[in-house]
Amino acid sequence: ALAGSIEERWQDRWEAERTFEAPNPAGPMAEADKVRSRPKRYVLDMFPYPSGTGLHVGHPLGYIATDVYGRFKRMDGYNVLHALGYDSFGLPAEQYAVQTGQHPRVTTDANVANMRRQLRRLGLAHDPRRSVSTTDVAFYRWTQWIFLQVFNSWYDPDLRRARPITELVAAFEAGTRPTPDGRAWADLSPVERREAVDGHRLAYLSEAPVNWCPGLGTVLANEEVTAEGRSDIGNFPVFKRSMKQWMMRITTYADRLIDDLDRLDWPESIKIMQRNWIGRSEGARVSFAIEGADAHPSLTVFTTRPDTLFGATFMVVAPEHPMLDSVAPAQWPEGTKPAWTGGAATPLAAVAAYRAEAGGRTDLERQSDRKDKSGVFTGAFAVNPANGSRLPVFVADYVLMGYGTGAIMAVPGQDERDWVFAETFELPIVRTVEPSDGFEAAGGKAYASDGVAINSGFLDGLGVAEAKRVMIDWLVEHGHGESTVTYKLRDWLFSRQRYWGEPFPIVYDETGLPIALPDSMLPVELPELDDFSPQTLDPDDAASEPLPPLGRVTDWVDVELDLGDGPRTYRRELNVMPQWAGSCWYELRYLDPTNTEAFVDPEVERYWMGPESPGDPGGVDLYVGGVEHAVLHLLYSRFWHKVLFDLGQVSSEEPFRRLFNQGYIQAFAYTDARGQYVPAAEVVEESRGVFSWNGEPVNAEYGKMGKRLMNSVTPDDMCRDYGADTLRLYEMSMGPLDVSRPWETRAVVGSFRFLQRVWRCVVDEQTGQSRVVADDVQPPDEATLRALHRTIAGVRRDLESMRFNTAVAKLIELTNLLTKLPAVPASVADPLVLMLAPLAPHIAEEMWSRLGHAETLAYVDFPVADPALLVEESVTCVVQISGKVRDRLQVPPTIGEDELRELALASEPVIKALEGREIRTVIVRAPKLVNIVPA
RNA sequence: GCCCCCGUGGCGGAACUGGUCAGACGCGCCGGACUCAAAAUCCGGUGACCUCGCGGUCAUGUGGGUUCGAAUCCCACCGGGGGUACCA
Repeated sequence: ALAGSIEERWQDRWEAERTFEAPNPAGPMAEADKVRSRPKRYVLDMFPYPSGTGLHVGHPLGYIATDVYGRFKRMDGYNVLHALGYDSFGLPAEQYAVQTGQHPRVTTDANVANMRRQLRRLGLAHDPRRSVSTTDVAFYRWTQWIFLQVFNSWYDPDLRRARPITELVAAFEAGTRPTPDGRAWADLSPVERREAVDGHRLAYLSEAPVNWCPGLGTVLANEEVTAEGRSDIGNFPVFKRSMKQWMMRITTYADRLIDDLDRLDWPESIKIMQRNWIGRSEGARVSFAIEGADAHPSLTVFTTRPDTLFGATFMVVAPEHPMLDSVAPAQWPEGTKPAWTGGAATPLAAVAAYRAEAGGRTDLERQSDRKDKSGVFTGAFAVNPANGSRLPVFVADYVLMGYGTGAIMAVPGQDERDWVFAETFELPIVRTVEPSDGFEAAGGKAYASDGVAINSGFLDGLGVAEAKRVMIDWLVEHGHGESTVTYKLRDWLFSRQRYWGEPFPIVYDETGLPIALPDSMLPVELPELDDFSPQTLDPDDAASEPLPPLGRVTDWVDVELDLGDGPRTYRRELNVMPQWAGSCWYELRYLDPTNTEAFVDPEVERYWMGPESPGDPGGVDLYVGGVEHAVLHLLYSRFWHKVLFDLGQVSSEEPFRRLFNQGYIQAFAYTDARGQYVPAAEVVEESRGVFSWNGEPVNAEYGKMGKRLMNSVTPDDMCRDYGADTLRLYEMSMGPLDVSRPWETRAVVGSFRFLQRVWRCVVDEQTGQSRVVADDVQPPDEATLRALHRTIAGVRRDLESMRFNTAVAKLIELTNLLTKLPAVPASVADPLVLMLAPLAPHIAEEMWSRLGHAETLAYVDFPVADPALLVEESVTCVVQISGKVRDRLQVPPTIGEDELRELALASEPVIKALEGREIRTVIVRAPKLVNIVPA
C-alpha cells in the first residue's frame, strides 16, 4: 500500500519532469550540450504486439532487464535511448478484432492503451515521445516509402550490393548490359522494357508456388509455416499453390546475411539457426545429355558430391519439373522393368498419373512415406558425362522442385534416399567411396562419410575433398558443369490477402504491370472498411481463391491519378504487407519519430547506430528478446537494413549489433481427472508433489504461462500486492536472464522482505525520517567499508554483463550486514540506495529524497569502487595434502611463493598429517593455496 | 535422423580463466521471539548418511579418463529442452 503511493508519485514526477527523454544530436529533439558531454547507448526491446488479453508476468521480463541496464548506464554517464512502441498491424490483431466483432482500429487502440497502462505501472524509464505504432499513418507512410526503395532497386551481383533501379535502366540504355533476349534496348516495346526491369527489382511480382492457407484466407511466408505444414497462427492446413504474389529478393543477400553474422555479438545458437535457415551449401551443377530429346537436350542437377558422379546410376526429377512436359517417349523403351511403370501403358500416362497424384498430396503426406519411396520411370535416359553410362530418368516426389534445380543424379552408394529408391526399383548400386572398416558388416548401406574413391576412373585413390576439386575441374574443362552454391532460403513472400496491414504504394495500368506511386503520393491510407474480415473459406479446400478484403472497397480500388502522362485510371494493389514490415525498421523510427521529411535524419541515425570502429557493423547497442524470432523478424530486418545501407540511407550495415535472448517465465498448470485445466492460483499443495483443487486431486504440469493453461499471473496483481519494485526485483533475481524458469508467486515475498529491510536501514519506521547518521558523527568501520566497495565492484560487473540475479544477491548480502549495525553511516547508505536504483527505482528515489537529495537520482553517478578498499589485507590460504584441506593460514595477499611454501610446511596439522612421509611435490598458488603431494 | 543447449539440496539458482570443506542469495521446511491467537515481522537451523558428541563418510545425471587438484577439460552413455527435416 505504501509502495503503491510512492511508486505512483515517482512515476508522475518522472513524467512531469520528462526525466527519461533522451536528447538527439539534431532535429526537434536536439539538445547539443547533453549529447556532446556523454557517450550514447541504444537499448532496445523486441517490438511488442499489443495483445487483447493483456500482459502476464512473463511478458515484461525483458523490458525490466533492459530498463535496469538502461538506468544503470544512464547513471554511469551515458545518453541512453530506451523506448517502446507497438507492432499493431498484422494477423493476430486482425484475428482478435474478428473474434470480438470490433474494428481492428478500435481493438488495437484499446489494447495499446491497456498495455501502456500496465507497463507504466512498472516504472520503465522509456522516452514516451518515441512510442510509435506501426498503424499510425505517420509511421506506415515510411514503411511504404521503404517498400518503394526496395522496389526501385536491384541487386548487382558484381558489386554485391543493391543499386537504384535507374542505374540498371541506364545500363540497358547504354547497351552495357544485355537485355534478356539480347535485342537492343531501343528495339523493345515499352512493356517489354518494363518487364525487363521488373525482372531485377528487389520487390517483384511472381507467379510461383506459395503457401496458401484457406483457413486464414491468405498466403503465408515459408517462415510462417510449421514443420507439420500448418499455419503458425491458427494451425490451419497450408497448401502449395501457384499464385501471383509479391516477393522480396532476400536470396540475393544470402551470402552477406551469413557472412555478417560473424561480425555480430549475438548468441551462437541464433547465428547457427540463421545459418541453417539460409542453408548455404557448396557443390556443383552438372549437365546430363538426354538421349534423343530435342526439346530438353540436357538435364542439369545440383549436387554437393560431384566426386560421386561415377556412382550415379539413375536420375530423378521433381514432379513439377518442366522437362516432364516434353521428354517422355510414346512407348516404354526396351529394358523397362515392370516395377518402373506404375502400371501405366505408356510413359506419358505413367508420368501424368504420377504428377496428378503427387500434386494432390500435402507436405505432411509427402513426408510420411520417407521410408518407402514412390516414383515412376519417365522412359527417358540421360548420359553420365563421366563414363557414358545410360541412366534411366525417374520422376519422384522425394526430389523437390524448390531446391537446387529440381533434379538430381542419384548415387545410391553414397546417399541413403537414393539407396532406398534403388532397392525399391531394382536399380544398380555402385560404391564409389570405400566405406570404413566394418561399415557394411554393421549393416551400413549408403556411405556418406569420408573415404577413398573407388570405381571412379581418374578419381580413384583420392579423398572426398580432393576428389570434389578434381571432378569440378574436369567438369569445367569439358563443359559439363561448374561449381555453384545453393541455398535453402527462398525469396520472401511479401503480400497478404488481409485487411489489417500496410497498403502497397502500387497501382496497375492496363498492362497489368506494377507502377510505383511517387513519394509525393504517400501515404496510401488504409481505407475504412466496416466488413474487414476475410471471406470465409473452407480451411481444407486447397482449390479456393484468395479474396483480398480491400477488393471490396471499389471507390478506393479504381483511382484516377496523374503519374506524369496526364490523369488516367489505375487499379490499386489489393494485397497488404505482412506483419513483419513494420518490425523491419521500427528501431530506426524510434530515433526520429516525428520526422516528416525522412524516415530518419541521417545525422541522428549515425549518432545512435553508426559504426564505432572499422569493421563494426553498427546497430542497436543492446537488443533483448525471445528466441522465437531467430529466423523471422531477425532475418527480415537484417535484409531491409542492408538494402537501406546499400542505398546510402543508413550508415549502419546491421540493425542489431548485440543481441541477448531472454528465457521464458514458465509456470505450473494443473489438470483434473478429466484432463481439464483448473485455475492454478486456487490449487493447494497437500504434501510434496500432491496437489488438490476444491478438494479434488489434480495433476501438475509445467508449461508456458497463459490463458489456455489457466495459470496466468498478471503484473497488475503483483503490483497491487507487493508493488512494482518488488516485482521488478523478483523477476531479476529469479535466475540468469537467458534461462527459462518457473514463476512462483509465494517466492515473491523474499524480494519484498529485502526491500523492507533496506527501507528500515535508511528510514525510521515511526517518524518516517532518515535514520542514517552523518559520517562525522559515526564513520563507517573498516569492515563495512570494505564490504561496501566489494559490493560496488561486484554489482557493477554484474549489471554490465546482465547478470542481474547475482547483483541482487550481492545487494542483499550487504544489506544483511548493515542491519546488524546500530546505525548506517551516510557514506554507506548513499551508495547502497544508488546501486538499488536501477533495480527498484521508486523506493530508491524515495529513500534518496529522504536522505536529503532534492533531485532525481536518475542522473546521479553510479558508485565507483575504491581499488584500495578492494585489496584484502589478509587472505585465507588453504593448505592441502593430496587435495584434502589440512590447515588454513592467514597470509598477506602479496606473499611470495617461497615464503608461503615454508609457512605451509611448518604448519602443525600438516606435519602431523604427513607423519614424516617423503614429499613428492609442493604446488603453490600464492596467496590462496598450497597443495602438498606426499610420495 | 541431423544440429545446438542443458543436467548442482525439497525448489529457483551461486561458484572469476580447473584451485578455500560445492551449495552464495532467495523460496520452502524446522525451531524460537513478539501475540490471547493468527497474519506480518524478527532471530537461529537446514545436502545425505553414520555418531549422544567430537568427528567421519558420501555427494554437482551415470560410467570412464586427463590432472597434484574437476561442477568446470576429454570420451561414452542416460535424461530433458530447442531448432530443423526427403535440401541432393
